[in-house]
Amino acid sequence: MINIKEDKRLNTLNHSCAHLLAQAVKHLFNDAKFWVGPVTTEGFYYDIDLNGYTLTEEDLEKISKEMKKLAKDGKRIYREELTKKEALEKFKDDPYKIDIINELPKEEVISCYTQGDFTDLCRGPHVDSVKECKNFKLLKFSGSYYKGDSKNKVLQRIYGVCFDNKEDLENYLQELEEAKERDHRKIGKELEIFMTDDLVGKGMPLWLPNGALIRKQLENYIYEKEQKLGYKHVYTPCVGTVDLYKISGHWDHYKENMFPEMKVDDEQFVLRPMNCPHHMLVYKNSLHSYRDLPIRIGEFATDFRYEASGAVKGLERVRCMCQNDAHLFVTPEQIGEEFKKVVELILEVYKDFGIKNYKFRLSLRDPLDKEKYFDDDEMWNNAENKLREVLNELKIEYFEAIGEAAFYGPKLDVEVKPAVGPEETLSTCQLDFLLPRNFELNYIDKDGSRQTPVVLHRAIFGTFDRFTAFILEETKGILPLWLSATQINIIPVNNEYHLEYAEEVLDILKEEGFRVTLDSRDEKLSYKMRESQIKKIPYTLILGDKEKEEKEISYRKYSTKETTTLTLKDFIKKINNKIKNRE
RNA sequence: GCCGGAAUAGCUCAAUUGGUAGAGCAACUGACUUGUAAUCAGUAGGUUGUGGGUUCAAGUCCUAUUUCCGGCACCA
Repeated sequence: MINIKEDKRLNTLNHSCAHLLAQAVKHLFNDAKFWVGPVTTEGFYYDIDLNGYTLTEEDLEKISKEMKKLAKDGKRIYREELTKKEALEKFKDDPYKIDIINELPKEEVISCYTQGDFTDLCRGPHVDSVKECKNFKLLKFSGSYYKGDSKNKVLQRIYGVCFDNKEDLENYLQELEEAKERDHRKIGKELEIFMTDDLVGKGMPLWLPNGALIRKQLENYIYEKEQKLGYKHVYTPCVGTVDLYKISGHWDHYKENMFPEMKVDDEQFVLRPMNCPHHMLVYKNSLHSYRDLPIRIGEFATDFRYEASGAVKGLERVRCMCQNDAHLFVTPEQIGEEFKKVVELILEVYKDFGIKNYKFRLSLRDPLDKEKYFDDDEMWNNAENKLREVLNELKIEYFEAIGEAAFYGPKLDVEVKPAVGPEETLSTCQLDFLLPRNFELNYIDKDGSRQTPVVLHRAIFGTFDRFTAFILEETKGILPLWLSATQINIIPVNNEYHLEYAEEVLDILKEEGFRVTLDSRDEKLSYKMRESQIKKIPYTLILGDKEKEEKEISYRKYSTKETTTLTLKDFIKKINNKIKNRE
């Protein structure tokens, strides 16, 4: 999908279209005040104060009509440059624009753009005439907080997108429709991967047999990789005492986002929202020498977070999730090497899954936010520089994000874009000097002194929930053979004559360890084939007279039309190979 | 949590201005016995998310609430 923000021409065009939108809104709502109207990767929006009025679908149509009219009229767009003083005078009746002007540096030349009866403060650039903005579409509208702060009032935000010609616009709208088809919530329902029920609760998905099989494959896959890398896997309880989280520091930072405490006898429990404290205690269970490090504690751990009701989404954002978690306990000298291994593992896994659209984000603290972040400049600078060093050494492209770090340390996050909605973090690797200190962890160094280890928190899949959601969207539900819930579906041509052979083949394939079903219903072959294709089963076997006599099988691969006939033995060999290569 | 919208059979969706809740698929029963995306006929399936209210009459109007959807805010 095209990135409108990064395309120079489309960026300018969409920005101009935002002005056209504002002009039309001004015509229809005389007391409208305008905040900002930036270009995004997906188009543009404008935040507007309509004096308490909330927009309706009909308003959007009216605005769109007015925009079309203005575009047709084709006024030229003029730039005018002002000093700060002049600008303040010009926009003296507009508190929002005054706010913006006051934020600008003193010497900056302030510009505004005029088209017909409408002038807006803007850095530009813009297209020459509103005529160029005629191929647009207003996509959606919603409330949004002024300056992005939930303490502030809610403004009306209108989203739209603009292209140079009708075809590009229509193609783009078509892509948006296709993205909806890819939505894991839709696929998850169609392929019976997960469900929810009000009686279980919001954000608490139930994994159905197909989903459970897929998840099991993911677990096996990553477990094997982690074992090879020397991880030690553990099982720890889904609850912890409040004291545990007071020691870790999570209680102070995230109490509001945990499920409320439960009192049992003299103990106070919470459902655990993360596993770090448990793993710290696993480390502390025995005495460690510097020779033992790194120690890597892994767990597929179920966590509970009281996510805001408006944030919950399918398998992507849930209140009960399973993390592909691990904590790596290292000496300060081992940070670079161990961090590098984690990044390499991430890259390897993404390659195996064919994931290409992702960005590395180096999440740093906001030095001004003394409340969220542990106050120790030296520790933070040290940790952040260490991560930069490793990333540069690995020649990894990344962008830095201030204020995105965890309270205990900076992190490297991998960001992906779901079919619908904003970007999400998939993998993460976090550097932590704080928790080992809080739990008084140590190891015996060469000289016999006790030293505090450094911890790397990492999750390659992130959570199995979110990763599954992402993979379903990436593959449109057409999972590779090794990951498919059902790998092979057998259809006998005629139950009366071929069922026995079909059952024979079924038993052999099951014995070989494949996930295979036999459709023995009294239905037409074409009817069963249709269903087999709808379920996106990778291989459908057709067994009739020909196959029975020759002890062969005929198969049709998903999404192809042709049939291939092989001996059963060769077929097994072939698909075993594909599974081995994760095709 | 905030601003909007939506909720009708297992699924996808209909139902004029308030006037007897329907269809396709799926399920079940029977017939058909089939070589690569839907064989035919029949049967059953609903307190229209839930609770109040208005009305002679509510799927439709009002109200509260739950869940879902689009954004915003949040995301250890």
